[in-house]
Amino acid sequence: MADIAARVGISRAAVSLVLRGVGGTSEATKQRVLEAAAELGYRPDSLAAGLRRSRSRTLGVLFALRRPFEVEFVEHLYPLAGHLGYDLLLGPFTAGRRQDEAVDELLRYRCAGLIVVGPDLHARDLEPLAEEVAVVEVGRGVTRGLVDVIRNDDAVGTRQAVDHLVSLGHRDIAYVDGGENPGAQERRSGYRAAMQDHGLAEATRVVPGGYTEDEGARAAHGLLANQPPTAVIAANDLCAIGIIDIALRAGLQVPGQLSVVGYDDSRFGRIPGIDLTSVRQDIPRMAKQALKAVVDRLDRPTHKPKDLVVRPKLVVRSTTSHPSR
Amino acid sequence: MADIAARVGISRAAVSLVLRGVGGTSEATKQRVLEAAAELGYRPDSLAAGLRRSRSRTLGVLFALRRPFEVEFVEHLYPLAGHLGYDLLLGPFTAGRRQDEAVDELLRYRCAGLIVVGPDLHARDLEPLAEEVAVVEVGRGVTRGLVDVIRNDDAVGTRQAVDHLVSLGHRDIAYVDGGENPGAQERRSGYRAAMQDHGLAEATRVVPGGYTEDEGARAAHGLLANQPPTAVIAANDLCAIGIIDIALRAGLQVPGQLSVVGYDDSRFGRIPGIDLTSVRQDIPRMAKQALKAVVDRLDRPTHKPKDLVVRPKLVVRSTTSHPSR
DNA sequence: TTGTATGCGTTATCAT
DNA sequence: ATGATAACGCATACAA
Repeated sequence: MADIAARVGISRAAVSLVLRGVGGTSEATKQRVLEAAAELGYRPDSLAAGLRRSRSRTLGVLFALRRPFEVEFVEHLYPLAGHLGYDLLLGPFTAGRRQDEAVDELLRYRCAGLIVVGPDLHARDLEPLAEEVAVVEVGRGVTRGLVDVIRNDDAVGTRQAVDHLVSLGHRDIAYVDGGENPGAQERRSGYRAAMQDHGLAEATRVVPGGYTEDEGARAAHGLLANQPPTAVIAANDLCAIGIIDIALRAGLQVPGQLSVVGYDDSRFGRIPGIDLTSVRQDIPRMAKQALKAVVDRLDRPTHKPKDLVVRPKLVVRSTTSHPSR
Repeated sequence: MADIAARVGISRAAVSLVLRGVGGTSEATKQRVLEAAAELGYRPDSLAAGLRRSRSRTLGVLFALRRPFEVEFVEHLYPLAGHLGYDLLLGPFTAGRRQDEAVDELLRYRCAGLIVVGPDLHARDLEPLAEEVAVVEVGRGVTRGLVDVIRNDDAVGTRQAVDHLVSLGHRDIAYVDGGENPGAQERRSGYRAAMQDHGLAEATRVVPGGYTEDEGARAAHGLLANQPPTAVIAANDLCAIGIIDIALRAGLQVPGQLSVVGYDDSRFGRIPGIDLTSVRQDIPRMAKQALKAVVDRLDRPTHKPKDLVVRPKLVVRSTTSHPSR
């Protein structure tokens, strides 16, 4: 930047004004600065800029690199953040990287806010963070401290799945659970409540599973071994895919002999050969709201935390049909 | 940091020495500094640190968030980079984010080096970058300028697939192509050459496809419509999964009536119900070498670029068997 | 072993 | 409308 100033013959401050696009400069110098910048191949230094205004224009994103929903969420975040003038700093947690390490790194880079997409972190870990930075949690609804929450109404989602299957004539509807994963608890209780409301409390069956294909496949083995249900709702899409694979291998027709519903409507469910009936979370809307929540909190740090619940929507495809019996 | 210095009653420089773990301080002050740091909840400021030593300890990673191979590669990068004392700055490109935007952002954060995992970028775009930062390219082998290259021997991979199928008795082996994707060209020519070497030039059949399940599924439709082959090699795992789905839906048994080989040995191929025979790229090794290459180049910026080729390995699972006829 | 002084590239404050 | 100057938090060279 000093180079540009020297070349044009003005102060560095003036150059800064032009480059930031704030007013206060004459049109003539503005043009000359822009020209010089292009010629010199100038590239702004986000480090220095962030250092100066202690409140950096960077948002940290915590998520699991392996969960399709979270990845899709992040994808939607990018254009929105860019539009608001924020950079995104990704803090993925994976097998080789603990979550607190990820948080630590983001904080070292002085993120202004934190978007926690995969809240495996317990509320008690998140709460103290909220005093340093703006924190918004996506998925799990533990409103405590100053943490904003954007979440999908998981219970309604599985209820929609049950309603759909019941309307097709199913009664023997099993549920493959998601264990401790984000949202899994609510999905399970939504299933339970819906079954009860339909007078199917007796037919309620919850099988331990998970959010991965592996766990879905394992659950399917047990489920199909004796007295297989006519329909199964999976904790998420990957789990559903694992179930379908096992079912097909076992010679069961899907949906002829077994209807399957997933959750998330992720890209894997949309594979033509799978074409999974699934509960869709409104990711674009949630991403937008999450961003809005962080930015709002940056403006008013002590504002009352919001808890926004977004309604999911069942997308019927070709893994569900009338039961054969 | 100033707070710690004030509290302990020494200079900020001394605190810096302790915190960085370089010698030059007495054990007594060291303890007192560490204590004070913990009490005050001190967190180093990577921005400021990076600004000071212009050569930041940050490596940028360019990759496609949707390609399993690249994501797995990134996962392996984390523990290795951490061990070398580098932070990773992720520059994913997705639907809502062009590649040059991603590059630009990484450069604005003054990354010391760039690891380009998904080299969709053309060599002519990469080359000028290499004069500013250390660049290592993973996947595509276009050694030009000062760009180091770590790549898998794609041609050998598809050759291994062909060899395997031929040894099982297959002769009618088709190939579903990966188009313009990284490595696709080499995989295709490896297939072609291997077929020729086995005297199967006549049976060579390349069908346009891609790196996604969708493209695999579309290719399968055309492929299975008339005169289906007894075996098919897919450009990558996702593509293979798309093919398998269509084949199963069409009533074909896999591998009974159609053997399928994928590429990458990604987690989707390892789904129990899929259990895909696939060509494995040695990701841990490649990740290690890529990191080594960047670090080496940071030490000797003008050193002759290296071009390291890693040998892949066929992993035989249950989607390949003897042909039925 | 410890402290002092200076600079990294930018932005914000104040004065012109 | 524009410019000089200080400050952001840390690392480094050098002096003590």
